[in-house]
Amino acid sequence: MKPTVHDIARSAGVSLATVDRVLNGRPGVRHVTRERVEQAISSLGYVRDVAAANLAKGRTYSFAFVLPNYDNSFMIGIRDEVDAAISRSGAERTQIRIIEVPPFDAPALADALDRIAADMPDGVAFVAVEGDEVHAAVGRLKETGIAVATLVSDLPGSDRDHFAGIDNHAAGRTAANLLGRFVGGRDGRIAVLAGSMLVRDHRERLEGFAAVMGESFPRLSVLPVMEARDDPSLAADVVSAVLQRYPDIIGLYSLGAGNRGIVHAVREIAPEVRPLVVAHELTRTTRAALVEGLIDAVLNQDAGHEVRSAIRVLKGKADGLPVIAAQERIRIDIFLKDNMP
Amino acid sequence: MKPTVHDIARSAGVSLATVDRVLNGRPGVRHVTRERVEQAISSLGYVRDVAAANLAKGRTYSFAFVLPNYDNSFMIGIRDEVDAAISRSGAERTQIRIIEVPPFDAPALADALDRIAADMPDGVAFVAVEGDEVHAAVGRLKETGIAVATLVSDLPGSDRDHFAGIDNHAAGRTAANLLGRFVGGRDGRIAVLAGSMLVRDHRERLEGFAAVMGESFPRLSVLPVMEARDDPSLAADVVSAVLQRYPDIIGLYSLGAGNRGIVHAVREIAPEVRPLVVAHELTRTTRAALVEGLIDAVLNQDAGHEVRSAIRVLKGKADGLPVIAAQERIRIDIFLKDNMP
DNA sequence: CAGTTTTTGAGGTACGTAAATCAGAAAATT
DNA sequence: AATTTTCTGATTTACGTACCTCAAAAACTG
Repeated sequence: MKPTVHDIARSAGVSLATVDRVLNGRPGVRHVTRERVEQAISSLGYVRDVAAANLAKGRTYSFAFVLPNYDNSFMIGIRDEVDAAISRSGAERTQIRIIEVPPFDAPALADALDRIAADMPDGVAFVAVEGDEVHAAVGRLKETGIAVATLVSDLPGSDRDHFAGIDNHAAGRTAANLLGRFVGGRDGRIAVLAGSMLVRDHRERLEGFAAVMGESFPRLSVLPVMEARDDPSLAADVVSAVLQRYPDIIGLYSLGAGNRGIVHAVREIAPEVRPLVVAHELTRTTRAALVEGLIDAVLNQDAGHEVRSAIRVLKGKADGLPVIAAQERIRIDIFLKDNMP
Repeated sequence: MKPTVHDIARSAGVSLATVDRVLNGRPGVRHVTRERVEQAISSLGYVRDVAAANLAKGRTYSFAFVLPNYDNSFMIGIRDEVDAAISRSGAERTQIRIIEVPPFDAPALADALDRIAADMPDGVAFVAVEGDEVHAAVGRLKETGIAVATLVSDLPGSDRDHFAGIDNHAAGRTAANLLGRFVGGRDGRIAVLAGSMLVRDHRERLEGFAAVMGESFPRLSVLPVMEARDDPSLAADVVSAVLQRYPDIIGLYSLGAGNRGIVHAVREIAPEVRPLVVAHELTRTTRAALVEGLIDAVLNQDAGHEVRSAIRVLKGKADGLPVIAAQERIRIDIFLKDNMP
């Protein structure tokens, strides 16, 4: 039978109240007594029944998620996952609200964070945009004792507790590895399309991609990166133009959003001369394109995992617990048309 | 505030006991009253507090995991994950024991299942071996009212409730897709190494692999499958021999275990003429080989996911709940050297 | 209508922990 | 030695649900 606090009290020869004081770090226990209780805890192998503890505590965690209000499929997916978490909030003793901010707007983000701080939630998760204002706002949140996690895009060097997202450098390397191998031994050009070089995750992906291309695939020449602000129609134009200009493009890496436009542009090309395409995020568009053969591989970060990880970490931080890094690592999933979920 | 049973009782104008009867499907409630209560439940949006319910029930689920007692890394991984689940058993109200059986031995497996049935656990998970005895034993388990799940290797056509494992057909297709693309436009032979064609998962992987090779890569000719009984030293010999015999082998698909032997054999080949290698299961061996460049891609099924899924399903089945298919689908992970976890 | 059966109410105990109060014991201080 | 301070014990209530008993009311039966 699983030991309970009563068993510990009996085994340590103390009262329930003292065990409680030790377990919950309350004052008023002599050092020797505390040790005796801890000894009993470890020798009996006691583990707190979290369900019962939560029930008794009746504690609820209040969190805020700050998300950019633009509508690419991936962000919609993130929002859906946060909504799903909200709908589970009863069972998980959380109270989560979503705050929308304009995308790529550091002052607006910093503003939102400051307004949230006034409400004194237990934790905040946000999609980072780089900017000194944001760093400062994060600092203020932390000073107020609020747990802070970045989501999808990180803000290194700030006081944030955790980043719930993928290693974008590794993602870029993976993309290069895949694309380089897929083109076989052929020579040719590789085009790269990003959303914006002002966003950290896109920059890091590009770095990783360029590094592996240089190391492992010297026969492929990577064209200067094009930016399409994650806009499908702009992306379509840009891709069409570059494919026309350089007929020897044999590979395309789309490291941002706006894949609908890319698929559209690629479909226009005759199948024999179509470039190989590696893109990010498994959405309805990329999924269909994989099946149709217009995209060859998709790298994905699981929005559900990211959101749940962020919540877990914020909860833990609110209780002063450390992050279990291995558990919170978000994987870079590779999907081909045959292993789609 | 989240509504409780008390709120429902008040809102429906009935007593707590009646609400309890409705909630837990106990008899002794008039149809009209039951409807009134259900109406209150849905209008208040009541959801049962699972933690409190479990606490009150004090129910524990007893499960048995039947695993083959041979020591390839993947099976060790599965066993570790079951051990991990055992160590969590306090918090998860489960009581799990592991039963070891000789591998590839249908009568022994059937025997073990029958012995387990005598103990009347709530559920059984096992790595299937094909055989009429096993089908029959599963039938007996189900008749006794025990939930049954297959793990890693399935037993279609039996009465099992669930299969916790990957779609091996899709895994084979994915492997072919990767390998076919990696070799570029070159012609050549592809060698395939399996553990045993008597095991269902290996057979299915081969089918999927051969199908895609035929459809999409007609310039590659797939050699007859070799069997090495998941034995590293045997695998090393077999691979060395076939590579010697057919110098134009440009790709190798290892769809079983024993990768240590394959890595060993491939290391002997001069780097310029090494075949591309796709293998299964991310282990210490395959991980190191990926880094070293001896293996080019690894397909993986996450042992932790599989074990946890099996437990979730067995719990649900023990309570008569349906399986949420989307939640229990085990993904086929692809790892290159750059996206390893 | 009385008698029987079914339905309902009221109340309690239990699960394992948290958190509080209050009294008493032990230790430290004066 | 007296006083204050610091510990500790004993006990109680609460969290939300499950499950039990017993009595009372309501609904049927003939």
